Amino acid sequence: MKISTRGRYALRFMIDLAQHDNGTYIALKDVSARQNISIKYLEQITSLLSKFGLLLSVRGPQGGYKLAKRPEAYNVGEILRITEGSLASVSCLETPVNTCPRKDSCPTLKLWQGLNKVITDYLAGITLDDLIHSDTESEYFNYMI
Amino acid sequence: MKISTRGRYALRFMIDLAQHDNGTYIALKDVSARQNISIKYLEQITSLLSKFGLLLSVRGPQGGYKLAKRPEAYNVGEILRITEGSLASVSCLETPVNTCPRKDSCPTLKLWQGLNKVITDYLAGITLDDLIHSDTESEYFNYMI
DNA sequence: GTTATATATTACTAGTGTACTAGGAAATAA
DNA sequence: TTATTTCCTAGTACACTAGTAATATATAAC
Repeated sequence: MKISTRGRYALRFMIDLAQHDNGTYIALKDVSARQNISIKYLEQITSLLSKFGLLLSVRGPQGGYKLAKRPEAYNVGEILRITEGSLASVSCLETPVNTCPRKDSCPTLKLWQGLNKVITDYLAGITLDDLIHSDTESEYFNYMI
Repeated sequence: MKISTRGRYALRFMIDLAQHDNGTYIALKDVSARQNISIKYLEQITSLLSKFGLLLSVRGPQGGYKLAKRPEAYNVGEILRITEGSLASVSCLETPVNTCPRKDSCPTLKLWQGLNKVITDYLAGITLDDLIHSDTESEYFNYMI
């Protein structure tokens, strides 16, 4: 029931990009140095985010990545879903159609569907911008205590 | 971000035990046959549940397991936490004290704490008895649509 | 007390997934 | 042309998951 490093690093990458945004493209080696994550590993993550349109990229000198949207236009769920593959807690809920032969008599199906919903709703309600300002008293984290 | 088979089988075992409760102890081989899970694998799971007091066990002929409490006195969270080891989405939140060196400046810590809370609250609010009656229109699953 | 039954405990194993590393190809600014 | 940077495809070591196996221990029934 863990978020993998891919998902966590993706969030750190997006936050770093947002915090160092100066309008130009930012090279992987700069983020790599700041976040202490290997360039090669970051490449795998950014290529995913790029393919799904969350990042803009340019190759060659002065190239790099920048956010495709404003930080408040990203929600954490979309970033994690792309890098984690899926956020479903059980595999039978990963595909649009549930192919489990026991699904019609499964006493725990509603439980997992509900768990899926609370996780998805929570992550959809927090934006990249919220993370950047999580040190301040943001209303988005008020439910915490 | 998946619940493992151990956790899922544990729920199926507890539900099976609750549904076939006749006051006596129920042998693993009976649950094994009904649920189509090997006795040896079930043993690992039941020994955990037994050790933490969720099950009562008796060895020898006419022995087996039975629930230590009424089905409505178990919540899904306690069953899963024992069999999964932890329900935390990130390892820094598994122990009472967060030992991550980056914790004071981590922009995603509140995110994970909040995720932890929605998951924990959700699972704590559903009982074993709710699962047994999940086919009926239980109020516990109303939020679903 | 012997026996059959059933849990308790420990160890082992095959398979899968995670977290990387490596090498080169393609694009592009200088 | 060259240095820089992303893009793409593999490969690999390690840990974890899901299970099997063997044996010890307890106990009800005879």
